[in-house]
Amino acid sequence: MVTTKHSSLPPNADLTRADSLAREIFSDIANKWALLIIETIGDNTMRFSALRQGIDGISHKMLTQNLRMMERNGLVERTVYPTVPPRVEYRLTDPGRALRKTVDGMCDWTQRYLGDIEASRRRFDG
Amino acid sequence: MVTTKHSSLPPNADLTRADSLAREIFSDIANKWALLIIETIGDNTMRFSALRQGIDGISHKMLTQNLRMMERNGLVERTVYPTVPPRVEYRLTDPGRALRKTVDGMCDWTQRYLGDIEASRRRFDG
DNA sequence: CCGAATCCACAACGATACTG
DNA sequence: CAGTATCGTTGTGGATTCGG
Repeated sequence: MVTTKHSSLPPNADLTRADSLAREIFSDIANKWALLIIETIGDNTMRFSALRQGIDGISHKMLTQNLRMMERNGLVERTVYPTVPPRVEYRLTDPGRALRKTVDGMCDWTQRYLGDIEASRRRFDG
Repeated sequence: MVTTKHSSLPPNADLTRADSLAREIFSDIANKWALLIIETIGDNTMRFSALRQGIDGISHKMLTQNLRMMERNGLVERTVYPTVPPRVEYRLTDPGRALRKTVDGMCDWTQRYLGDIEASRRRFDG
């Protein structure tokens, strides 16, 4: 799905395949850790440990897991410097930077509507 | 967090509170079901059953749960018509429509980079 | 320092049944 | 039709450990 327009019938095999792929990708990135990682890397080149420091509450496991996923999807580029101890740096790829723009929009939205949301919550909870 | 710029030290109690609230909201909406619901409602006014039909793979429970959360945060407006059987309609609020714009961006992004991502995956998996 | 694997606690989720 | 509650299962995610 993900596409805004409704699929025209009858279903075409190729379209449904592209659709399910789109859904898969969408499910991959529509999770808070992935989006926070994108925001945190931003224009920087960051080490694993720096990312872990920069993203409050993320566990070692979640960070590696999401970074792998994002590398697989071509959102981040992973550079290993074979020193000892090893040094691994992450930066956004071109698609990653493009996605970042929309994530920035979500962050702006959060800031913009913070007050409204807080008020709405109070109304709802009361 | 969520804010792009780094917090300046020393930490201010109000800022950290706003920050943790932002994180909470961000965590609420940065999930695939919420985003898919927003996309599916779009400019329409939709009944619960229509939403369920329109969002492939969502369960009754997940749909209600997310709709409640979104109503609480003021993203959707819920209208109950006390007929029998009951009729409940959902539509996006103003903040909801604003958020929708950025979600649209994510969907566009997915379509735009579908091929690149597929290629990246093949490279990674091989 | 970074990553993978193991263990397991607990939350998320689907299915089902019941209410207005 | 829409919503809530309960239950059983799955699976997510944290803690820990080991390896390069």
